Amino acid sequence: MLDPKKLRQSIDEIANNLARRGFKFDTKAYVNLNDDRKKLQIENEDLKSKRNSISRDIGMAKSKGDDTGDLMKSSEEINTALSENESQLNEILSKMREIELGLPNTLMKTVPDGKDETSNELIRSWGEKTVFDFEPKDHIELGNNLGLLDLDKASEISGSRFSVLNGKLATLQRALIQFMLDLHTNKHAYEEFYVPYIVNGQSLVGTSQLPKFESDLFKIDSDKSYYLIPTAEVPLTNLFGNKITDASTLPRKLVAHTPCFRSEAGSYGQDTKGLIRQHQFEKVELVQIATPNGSLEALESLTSHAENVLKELKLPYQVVALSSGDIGFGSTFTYDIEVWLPGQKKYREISSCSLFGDFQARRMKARYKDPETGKNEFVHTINGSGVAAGRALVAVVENYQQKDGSIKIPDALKDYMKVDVIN
RNA sequence: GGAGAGGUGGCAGAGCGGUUGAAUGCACUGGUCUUGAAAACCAGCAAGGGUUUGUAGCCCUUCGAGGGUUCGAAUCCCUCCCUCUCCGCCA
Repeated sequence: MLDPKKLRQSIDEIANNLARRGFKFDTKAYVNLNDDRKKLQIENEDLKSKRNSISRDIGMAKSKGDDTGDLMKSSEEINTALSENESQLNEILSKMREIELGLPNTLMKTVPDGKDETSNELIRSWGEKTVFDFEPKDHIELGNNLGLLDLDKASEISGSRFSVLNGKLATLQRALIQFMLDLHTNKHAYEEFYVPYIVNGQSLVGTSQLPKFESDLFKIDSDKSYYLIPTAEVPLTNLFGNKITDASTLPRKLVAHTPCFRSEAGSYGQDTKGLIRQHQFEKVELVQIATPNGSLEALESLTSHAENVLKELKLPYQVVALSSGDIGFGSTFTYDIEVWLPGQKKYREISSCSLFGDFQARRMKARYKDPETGKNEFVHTINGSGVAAGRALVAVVENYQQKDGSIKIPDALKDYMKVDVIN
């Protein structure tokens, strides 16, 4: 959510910024609502103030044994006016809130302008695209040939976009997760968390998946409004919601492995085959909670931590800054890390590292006390995959394949796998 | 699933339906004292919002959430959520 004060003071500036995303903000409608709100609210508080003072007078009169009939009468008149006022005011407030929750975050100046992903800006690349002296296969063919991947059975058991891994391929995914968690906790000083995989709607409003993107989520059919998490970002970030965090503990660095569940509505036809786009996938998620001054640095460090996973695995990748047309709703700046996939002969997203500024914090009331001013301020939130385990599995399988269809194990995973090759 | 207890400020913990935004203690901040520290003593110390040039003043809201009763609700009633204890079941 954007700062409502800024929204009022510099609405045109904000509208122009949001226009870079291609978002049309009907500022006139909002300004009109706010004008009405102002009028009604002043009237509302004025009425309440009068009623409060009359009630106080009644209290005093009663203690003296005086007659209170007239006072009560005028108080009742105020109440009649008040209830009319309140129904109008509440209607306006809820309209305004609906608009405010639907406004995306403003973009940093450094976000490259553009309509879509073709305008993303290449920041850096690492490693050379893997060279083969044979025609490399994709992970589906490799997995099938090894008898370790069964997408047909998965779709029979559940439906499309699910997978069954077995044997050493299942172990490889577990090894990747274990390796990533160890790297982040031991070398990058993150604290590991185990968190719920099911969250309530309020938490999703906090991290800004709701109310706008409900169709991307799996909702659980029960009397409570429960959802499967689309990313561990939701429970991890909400750990800081509705409380005032001690400033001396910032920045906080959190990591968790969780499965992630996404409905992938609207992605029909994209990545329909294989493990790239699944309804359920494993991910190691990095979250940092920082002060406003520290948040840019936090984004850079978090991104480098995600990159280190790929460096250790010796997987070639590039880092791009998402353009104004490709960046997510709540993000003010995003780096995508894209890993080289020989099977597709493309770089594909394996991590997305975003700075949200106070956008999420404001929604979930995640605050800290600024020791300088003594005032409560919103924290800044940063998160990124470190990295998506399902896609890392694809990357390892495709980049480490050998002519005979076997898969070499990256050095970094050998201790976890206990074997040097999958065949 | 059955029975009971409870949700109040950063924490602990009071609170007859009427100047209670809320006693008290701890924590915190400032001061006095001290060579310094501790102790003691004094003072301050919730948040959000509106108005405003204003970190001044004034006003509104907030005692788990939402409704209701009332001129007036932290206090009474209803619904929901959560926590705790005991019993049952269970990975």
